Amino acid sequence: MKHEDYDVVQYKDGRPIKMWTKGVPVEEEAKQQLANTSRLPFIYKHIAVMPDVHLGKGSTIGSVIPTLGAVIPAAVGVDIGCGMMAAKTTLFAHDLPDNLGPLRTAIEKAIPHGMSPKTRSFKGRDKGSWESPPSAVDNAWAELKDGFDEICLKTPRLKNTNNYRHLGTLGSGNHFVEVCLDEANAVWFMLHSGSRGVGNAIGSHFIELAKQDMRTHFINLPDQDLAYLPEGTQHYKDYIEAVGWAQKFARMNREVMMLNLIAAVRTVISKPFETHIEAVNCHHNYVQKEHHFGKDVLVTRKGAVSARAGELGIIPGSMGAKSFIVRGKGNEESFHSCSHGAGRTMSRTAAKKLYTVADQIAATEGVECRKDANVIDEIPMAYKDIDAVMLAQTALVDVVHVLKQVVCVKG
DNA sequence: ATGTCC
Repeated sequence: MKHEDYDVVQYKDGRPIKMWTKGVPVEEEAKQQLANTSRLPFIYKHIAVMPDVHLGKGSTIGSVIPTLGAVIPAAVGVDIGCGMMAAKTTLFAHDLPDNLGPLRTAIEKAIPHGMSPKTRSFKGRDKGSWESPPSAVDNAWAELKDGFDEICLKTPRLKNTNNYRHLGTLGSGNHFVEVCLDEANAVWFMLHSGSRGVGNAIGSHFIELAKQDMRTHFINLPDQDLAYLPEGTQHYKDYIEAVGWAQKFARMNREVMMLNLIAAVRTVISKPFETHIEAVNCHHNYVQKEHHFGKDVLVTRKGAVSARAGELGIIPGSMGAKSFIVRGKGNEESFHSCSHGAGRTMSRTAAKKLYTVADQIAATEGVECRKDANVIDEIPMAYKDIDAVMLAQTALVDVVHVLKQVVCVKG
């Protein structure tokens, strides 16, 4: 069936799959995952597929999964509440120094980044978490602490995770902090991170519980990672509480980093400036209760952003590509959603095999960022063409600003 | 993505 803005696929015994992927390649394995997910008995109406769709764990990244009466912890994943924050400043390109090196160094000093293993062998190079957290962290943790004590009553092992020490820290992988310029040369700050160690522990714990429950009740699934928790059970209740807390942690994590990022920039640029002229803080990996087609349902956005009418969102490109600040059109067929990025075309291992440091240097020309062997998996060529991805979702969002990074800090 | 005490 053909529509103006999306295609519909329906597999035997499955709910429809509505795909905003016109002009964008979709892997066969991703289609198989979508077929599996669409056959779950508690999918509400249909699955909405964003143009950045690609293979994920259990279900595809770049999809919107509305459910009635159950939740799939592995669909939300382990980086619960992962998302983006961006803030426009009163600075312009000409206010930035010619040499951006010191600016990058100041940001790297102000925001802990990279992994933070707790094992003895890594002692002394624990750069990913706070040694002595600044006041912004204490203030934010004061708002999170009571909720954390509550979820620890049910899941005591969360007490042993990095939680307070990880608030306001970046992490690793595709998490980043950037200084960008928009189409009018205004300076923006932008960052990408989630709920760090504690969110990971919550995700892993409930993914395992769901798998156990499936075995206990002899429920067979095409993929273990589609294991679900039925509404009405204690595990479902506990998960909804814990995942909600992790999402709050992730949002505040980004806010704390933004504050420390601004303070770091002020140490390098003496000219006074204001921030949050426009500001967005959005999850792209989360689950929440929403109202759609007249019903209260759970909506899991696995690599997708909420795009209610007028709502602002962020669609980042890859390391050397443009990013977009978008405004939602409130498209109900997509459960008011849009893509969360360009989407990978190859795995991280494949990218590292195919490309060299020289390729990475060429692809990130003009950006003050790391260009070593450890970031080759983030090379722009390992991602889909962001312009094609944007074109495929014109019915979902309008572009408000186009951003290009000049400084990028990676974990 | 995290952390190597599941």
